[in-house]
Amino acid sequence: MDSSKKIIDYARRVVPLSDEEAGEFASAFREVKVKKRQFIVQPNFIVKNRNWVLEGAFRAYVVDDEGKDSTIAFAIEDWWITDYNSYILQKPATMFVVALEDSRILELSYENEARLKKSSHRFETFFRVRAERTAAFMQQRIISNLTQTAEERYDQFIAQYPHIAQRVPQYALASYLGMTTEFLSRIRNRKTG
Amino acid sequence: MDSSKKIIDYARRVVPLSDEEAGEFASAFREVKVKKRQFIVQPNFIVKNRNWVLEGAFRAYVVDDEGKDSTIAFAIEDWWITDYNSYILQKPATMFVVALEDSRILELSYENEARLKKSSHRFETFFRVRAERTAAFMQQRIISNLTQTAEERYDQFIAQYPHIAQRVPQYALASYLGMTTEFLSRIRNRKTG
DNA sequence: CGCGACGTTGATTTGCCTCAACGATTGTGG
DNA sequence: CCACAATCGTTGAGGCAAATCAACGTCGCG
Repeated sequence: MDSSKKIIDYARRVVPLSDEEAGEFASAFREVKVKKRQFIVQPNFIVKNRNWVLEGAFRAYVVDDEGKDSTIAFAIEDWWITDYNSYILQKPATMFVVALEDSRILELSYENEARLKKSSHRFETFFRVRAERTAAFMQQRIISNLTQTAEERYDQFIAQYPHIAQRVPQYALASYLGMTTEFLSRIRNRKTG
Repeated sequence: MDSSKKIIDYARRVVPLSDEEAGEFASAFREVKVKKRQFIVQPNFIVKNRNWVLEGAFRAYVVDDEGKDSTIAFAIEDWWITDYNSYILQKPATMFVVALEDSRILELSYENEARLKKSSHRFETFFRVRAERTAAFMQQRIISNLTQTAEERYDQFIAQYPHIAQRVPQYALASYLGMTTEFLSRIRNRKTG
């Protein structure tokens, strides 16, 4: 199957895998179609899957008591998305994850992931590397939030992820960057003006 | 040695280890004394160690072009500290890590960590779990930065880490929470007033 | 004892938010 | 396939949370 080939290629960019291992790895995933506006994670439920995007785009966000919406993560092709805290610690989710476009994902269930990790040192390494890179990425974001102004964060995002900026609605980008959509609109205006 | 026993106990709270494995694990670390105000990480150098605090307290921070100081992490007994990005990706550091008190740490070098990870599935698991928890922790902080006001972040910190709040200078806590020391002072006043 | 680091307090400023109103798209049901 | 509603981005006016600037008291340390 074509999607198996893709996730295997992806995994082999992290760890070497024999054909047998590659088969075991790929068969732990399940392909699922997700329509635009459909949710794959909702608050209060324990998240069962980690999801790898084959095609499409997603947004993870939280909504606080006052109804304020904050985007925690985006994902497009080749990225993972889930409520990380809920999935890893197997406790109730606080986030929504919604499809921004008609999408296809590969789901990896918590149980299957646990089985993979147990079954081979190589798979364990794969998930270790993933977690390390996730943590490194998040640390960068924390630093950026602490040290930069709204406009600087916007500029940096555009420079780093121009393809994502074009693909997600502006209110989602604004709330990812920790500002209102009105303010992001003004920033963009300053540039062209 | 006493410090070996401590890190072994710590590791065993994450993964089961035979006595032999425990010995191998502990011998990858090196005990070092660090005086107050001494740096264990400085910008532009590639970070060689991950550090586990036996005794004392540390602060990791960045300084931007305008000289603004932002605290990225604290560590006291039983915690790890380093410039995570620099260590994991083996690229030049952007942070300082300084001792807030006379301290003792166990250093784990990048090479020794790599050797441990390679030598046994169990050790690999240990570091995988560490990385996962680090990422989960950081995600919480990102959410907190996006959704809470300065005062709410302060209240939450006091509730979660009262012992740390008492032990670090106020300017360090303020810059960890993303506010000025003047503003933190005013917040504390509001409480007692 | 004197100096420098730290915390406090007051006055002023500002980056960003809130509220409101209005076009432009997009989506949807008849 | 059109009409109407809903969603999305923009613009303006006004407001607030938190920063900045400045001055001062205090404490720990050399």
